[in-house]
Amino acid sequence: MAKDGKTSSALRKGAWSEEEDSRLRRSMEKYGVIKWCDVPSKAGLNRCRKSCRLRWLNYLSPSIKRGRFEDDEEDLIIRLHKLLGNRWSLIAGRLPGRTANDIKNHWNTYLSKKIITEEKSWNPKTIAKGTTSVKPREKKREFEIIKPQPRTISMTWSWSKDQPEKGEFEIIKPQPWTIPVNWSWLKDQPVHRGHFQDKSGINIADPLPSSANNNVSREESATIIPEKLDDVFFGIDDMTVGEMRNNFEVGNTGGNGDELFFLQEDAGWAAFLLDLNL
DNA sequence: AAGTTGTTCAACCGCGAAGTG
DNA sequence: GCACTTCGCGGTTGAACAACT
Repeated sequence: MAKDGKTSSALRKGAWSEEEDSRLRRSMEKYGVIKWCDVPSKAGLNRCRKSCRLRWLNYLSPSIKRGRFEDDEEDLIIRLHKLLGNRWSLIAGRLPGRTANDIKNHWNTYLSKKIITEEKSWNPKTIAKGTTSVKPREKKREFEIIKPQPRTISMTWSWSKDQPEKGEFEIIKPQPWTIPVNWSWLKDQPVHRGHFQDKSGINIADPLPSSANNNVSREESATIIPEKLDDVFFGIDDMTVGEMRNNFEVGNTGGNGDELFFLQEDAGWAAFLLDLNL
């Protein structure tokens, strides 16, 4: 069999008929999520698996939200696009019911133009030039995308009930690192770029850098006194470590797998673990 | 009314990553 | 470790429709 289901020219392509839609819908309702390569035969469709997958995920799935994008959705897309670039699936993961394809289309047909218009409206230089069109090179310069490179940061926080007088807080990273952090998708919070910051009760080797640029550049481990949890500030909507303990449920995962939030209670200890791949 | 241009969005394509034997 | 398959993603295309001339 050829790669990606390109088995023969007999496979149907192009727009889906109502009959095909209902066959696929019935199959998905009956069998649920199975291997996509099995879907065409189970549904009795003369379509390749990719076509079936796309039709389901972008159109037929009952979780899809239809209709125009709300203002707050557009605002979130713009903010996330600044942070993530054209990683549409990641952006879609923060907008329940919206597909990556929907968001990509909306961006390409509307939002990118809207941003250019707004940018020009407050950019005196652009106004002075009186330009009415943005050349590709200018566009790239004015709207440079922050596209973080893939990396993993592990951070653990734990305390022992047996030794309640002292807990541990540790950021593990082989080398010093600098990243912008966005926490908003974790608890449906409005978008804020987070930063790690201490208020008091955190004993670190060196003073924290200024958080003015919302970046972190440090390699630290620190000790937190459990009684001071509510004084240790994480920079997540001003959330403290203590509040984070209360706000994240056991085994709660955030986003679509790019980050993992996990808080667990055990007989003798509790731990908070965050893995970020940005 | 007819032709042209612009817009929208479903669908396809190619590629890299992940999974499997 | 390798070859092959499957999955999922982003870029692009093209049909359908709307707006304009």
